Amino acid sequence: MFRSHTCGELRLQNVNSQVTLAGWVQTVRKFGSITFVDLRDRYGITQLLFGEELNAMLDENPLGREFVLQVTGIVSERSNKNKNIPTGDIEINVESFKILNKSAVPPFTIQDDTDGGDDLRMKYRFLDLRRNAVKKNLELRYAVNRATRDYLHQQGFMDIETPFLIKSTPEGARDFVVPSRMNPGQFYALPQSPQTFKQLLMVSGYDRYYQIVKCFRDEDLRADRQPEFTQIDCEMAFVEQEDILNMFEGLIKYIFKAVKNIDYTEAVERMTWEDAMWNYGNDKPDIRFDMKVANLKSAFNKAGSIVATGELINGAGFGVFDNAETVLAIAVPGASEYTRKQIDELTDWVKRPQVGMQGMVNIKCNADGTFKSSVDKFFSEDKLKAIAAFANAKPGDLILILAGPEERTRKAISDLRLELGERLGLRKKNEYRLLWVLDFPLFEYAEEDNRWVARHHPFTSPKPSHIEVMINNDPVIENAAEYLKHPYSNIKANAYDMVLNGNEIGGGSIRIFQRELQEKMFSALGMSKEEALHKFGFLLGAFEYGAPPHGGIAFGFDRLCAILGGSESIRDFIAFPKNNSGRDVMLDAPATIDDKQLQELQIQLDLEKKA
RNA sequence: GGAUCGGUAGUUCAGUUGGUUAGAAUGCCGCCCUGUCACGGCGGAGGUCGCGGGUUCGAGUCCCGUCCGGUCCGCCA
Repeated sequence: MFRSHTCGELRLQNVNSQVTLAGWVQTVRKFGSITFVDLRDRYGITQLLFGEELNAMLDENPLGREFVLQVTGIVSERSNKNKNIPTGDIEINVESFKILNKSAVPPFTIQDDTDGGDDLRMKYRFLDLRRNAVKKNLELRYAVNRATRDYLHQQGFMDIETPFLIKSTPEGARDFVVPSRMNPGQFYALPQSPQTFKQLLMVSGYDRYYQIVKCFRDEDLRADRQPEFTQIDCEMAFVEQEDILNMFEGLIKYIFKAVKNIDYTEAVERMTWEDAMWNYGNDKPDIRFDMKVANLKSAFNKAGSIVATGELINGAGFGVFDNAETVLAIAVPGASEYTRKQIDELTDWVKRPQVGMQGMVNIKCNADGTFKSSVDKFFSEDKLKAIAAFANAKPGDLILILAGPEERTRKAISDLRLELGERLGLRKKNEYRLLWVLDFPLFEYAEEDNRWVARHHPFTSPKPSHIEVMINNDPVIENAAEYLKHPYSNIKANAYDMVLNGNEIGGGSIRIFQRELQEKMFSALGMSKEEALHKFGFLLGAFEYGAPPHGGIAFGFDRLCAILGGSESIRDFIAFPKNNSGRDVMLDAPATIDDKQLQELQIQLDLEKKA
């Protein structure tokens, strides 16, 4: 063995024992005839003391940062203790040492607050991984992994691996494809998720399946998106939606306890998709704070019908409101004292191209009960009061109003709500609020093809009460402009998303398990019978052999880890992540391959010339 | 595919209306230092200012193109 102990475990009780440590040189502090060296490994840092005799040998064999060093010496109590590290009471009085390997000077400092930029750290990821900050993230990831397996194992789930070389599917994200040498001209696809396999496992009777598994999607990336990412993928047979919700809020609560020691005892809140959209402008609302969105053009009542509230704002001669498709407001608590400068800054914020609003109207609800608005000219005090009441504003609040096209305005007010929540400190880091969003629409309208696409995926079952509507209506959209009037617009799915602090951490559905309904679904999505058979014949076939009712869910493992670790970026929680362009800058992948490899695959390149 | 911000020492950054020899911090190298732990002191080395072109007496600075990176929109069932 190269060592008797790790660099994190020696304490005062070990004083006077002889130990051997091995690790990396973190820092060297030289004082003429003595030298201190901090030796680091995965478990911690231990200070080494090179006394006068050893110090002379150091002059002949100088140490540099990140040298790999083995030392033998006596554990001694320090005269000057360091309270900042667990081993700070002791040091090793070195008797002998051996440089196991030298190191080039690293391109950035291996410290918690490194001086390296993202790009450089990715290129030298093996060095970045030595840093405590990154190591802690990977440890947290492993803790979440372990807790997940513990819980699911206790609940009788079985981890079953599914293949990575599978068949390309028409719906959903773009597939990564892999050419087959033995089948020239044919390609595998990497799975976007093990969706159909887990359903087949249900047909096979493995009624509780799970996998912590890589998934691949060839789409453009973001800070929180990777081309390959990990899901906690689960499926259960003989369950209804309620069973799934209970089982998997149990999982998340178990993870909270195991990883963060948080007792999440309260019930997980539930909200329909429609309520989420109406009240938060967003299908994954952050419910840590209120600030609900008020719709000044039309309002929603619980009976499900839309009632006009246009009288609040219409006809005042303010064209911006009169002509807008949608007018949405939020009441910002305690912000009535915002200065002109602060409001202008917020206005600029919503006018940024990413948000894309033309402007922003404000109403100050002063503490004394009076109102002051940027549109005083058009609205009387009484009208402002009525708007304030409708927007649930209290004296001292600031109402912000955005007007414009439905979708963009809704997204903008939602973004503005989150931004203000952030600025007002309402999105507390250590507060966790779980939410189920339920009753998603089954279909979405795809303008470019004038057809329906599955909002979740094509295997999602409609609500039982909506199955008739789906079967008895022709999916063809005669009048594209009025697609909302098509019966399919109102079909709700047996689908659910789990939302944590405004992040979608998981989603799933009860699946279709009857061949006829699945065929109807494929045809509703514009797939011909032949195409459906070609792409999904195996699944339709399986449904003929006693498929049980089943459903499942998948959690975004990377994102869940990032949220629990208090980070925005999932890259920090992946040992070897890719950059924004999908490149591995350490390997420099993807890369060209040899002509010989191409010949074996019988593939010829026909690259577009760059202008 | 689009928008936007950035690229200057090993690293993180500053660099004025375009004007002398492009700076700081940190890291690195050398010397000094027996209690440091962000050690300290003194000294030193280190730059194709991403690349190409243009404007100008003169470009790190202005213009055009291009490459690379960040963020966002589209996209991501």
